[in-house]
Amino acid sequence: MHYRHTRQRKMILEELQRLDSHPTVEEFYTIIKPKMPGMGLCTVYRNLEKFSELGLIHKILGVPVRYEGNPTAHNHIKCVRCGKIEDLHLEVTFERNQLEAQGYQLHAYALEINGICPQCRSRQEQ
Amino acid sequence: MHYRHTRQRKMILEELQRLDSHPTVEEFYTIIKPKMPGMGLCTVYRNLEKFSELGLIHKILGVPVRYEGNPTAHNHIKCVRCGKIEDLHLEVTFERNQLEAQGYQLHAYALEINGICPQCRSRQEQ
DNA sequence: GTCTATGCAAAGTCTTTGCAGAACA
DNA sequence: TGTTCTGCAAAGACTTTGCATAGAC
Repeated sequence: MHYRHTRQRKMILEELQRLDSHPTVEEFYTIIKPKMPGMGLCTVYRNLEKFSELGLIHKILGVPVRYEGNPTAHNHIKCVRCGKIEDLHLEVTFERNQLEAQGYQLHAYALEINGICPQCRSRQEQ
Repeated sequence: MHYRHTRQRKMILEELQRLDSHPTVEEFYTIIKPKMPGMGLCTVYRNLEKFSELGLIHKILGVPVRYEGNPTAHNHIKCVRCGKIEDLHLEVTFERNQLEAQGYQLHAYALEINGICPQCRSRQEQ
């Protein structure tokens, strides 16, 4: 089981990391398809999944799933109206030790806040 | 658009709130089906979705989606091996004011920690 | 009596898989 | 050269929808 650097993988990873948005697989596919005609949607699915397993990108659960290029920016605010997700650069604190004492081995954590974004709020007021 | 109290709704809400697990819709359906034969899976889907919109229960995104009866217990730890989710009773702090100053209207928030649960860790060591 | 909810089946959306050929190491 | 990867199409998993009937208010 050896990892191979293909043209497709290079492009998918670079292009996702260039974005600062949180596209769905389909959205991302329409962005990169023109840059590599002939690439299949399933290749994008397969590789985004693989990259997230390798910790190179971050998978955001939901229907549909979204991905982001920055695997360390785990905190998000999601608008319940339009579904848009934005990164948050916040200090989040919780009792790590308590969990480790219970026998858990901690990996990543993510704070997801739901709310209504400024754009949807102003739209609402009209 | 008037909310109606049906036998099915009563049962679905009561039974979910009785559980302290985080079942998928299918898992939950197999639990409550025997208690109300004839009830359709789509009724369960429809009502769990509705209850979560009403804020009576909590929807946990993923594939498949999971629900929990306690809408206030938003912090979870999820085992990346077995997929099991457990509630966390933690104090989580972050800069609320900063977001509100940006124009966001905040609703619920959830901290999700990934890790490996004690059971999977001991299985791993064998 | 009116309008919403249910149950069934069918359709829909999103995602994964099998396989033959292509391409990396 | 030997694997792994790709692209296609088909299948699969999960969820939603249309419609006739049942049931709540």
